[in-house]
Amino acid sequence: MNSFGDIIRKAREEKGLFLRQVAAEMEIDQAIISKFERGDRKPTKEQVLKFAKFYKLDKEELLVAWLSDKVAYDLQDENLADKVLKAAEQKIKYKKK
Amino acid sequence: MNSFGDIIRKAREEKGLFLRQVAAEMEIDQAIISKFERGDRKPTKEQVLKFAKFYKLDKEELLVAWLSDKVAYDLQDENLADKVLKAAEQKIKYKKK
DNA sequence: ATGTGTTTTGACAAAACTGGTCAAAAGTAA
DNA sequence: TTACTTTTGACCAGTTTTGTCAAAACACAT
Repeated sequence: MNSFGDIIRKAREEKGLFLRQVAAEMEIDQAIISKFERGDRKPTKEQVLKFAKFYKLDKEELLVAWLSDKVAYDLQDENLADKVLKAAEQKIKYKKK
Repeated sequence: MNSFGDIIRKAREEKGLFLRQVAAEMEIDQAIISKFERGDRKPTKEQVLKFAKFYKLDKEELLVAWLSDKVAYDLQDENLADKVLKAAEQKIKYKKK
């Protein structure tokens, strides 16, 4: 289960790019990209999509990685995680209709 | 699937209390409690526990309601919700060990 | 309709949190 | 050491969240 950071780091390394280069092309400070890759900071949705486009990654997959990072982070020190996820699932289902 | 607000409103009504009274005893502004009950505002974890104690509700149940409200809210306009929840589950499992 | 009480709403300020910038520190390899 | 990349942390600005308050809306008697 890859996190957003893992995915974009791998993508960058596969293309043999330096942070500096990605930063210049994407117009995002390299410090921030470094933090994204390490999971220190959460990107915005727009940034996620920007990365998907830049690295030509599957948009949906990257969004799922990013959102699930966030959810997992919110629940990280809750031993109620299972129950919460099930309850959330119900609530989302209900909202849809 | 009850939300946090539903639960504490029901608890208050069952005890026949007014917002004013709860607010005074809990030392939380009644406007805020009103908003909690209506789901307009999200309480902090400390407040959730305070409500559990005050109304003598099951702590865990109330936390689950509150956290799942939050998760459902974050994912409300994502049609990837299912995938996200599954991915989050994996990530949490992984973190635990 | 008026009066008495409750609940909801919205404006406001203070505090907390985010997101970005930059430069220095740390790491890597020659 | 030198030359380079990556990571860290301090700082600022802008946004979001939180709490306070009073007025508006609501309910329901009389």
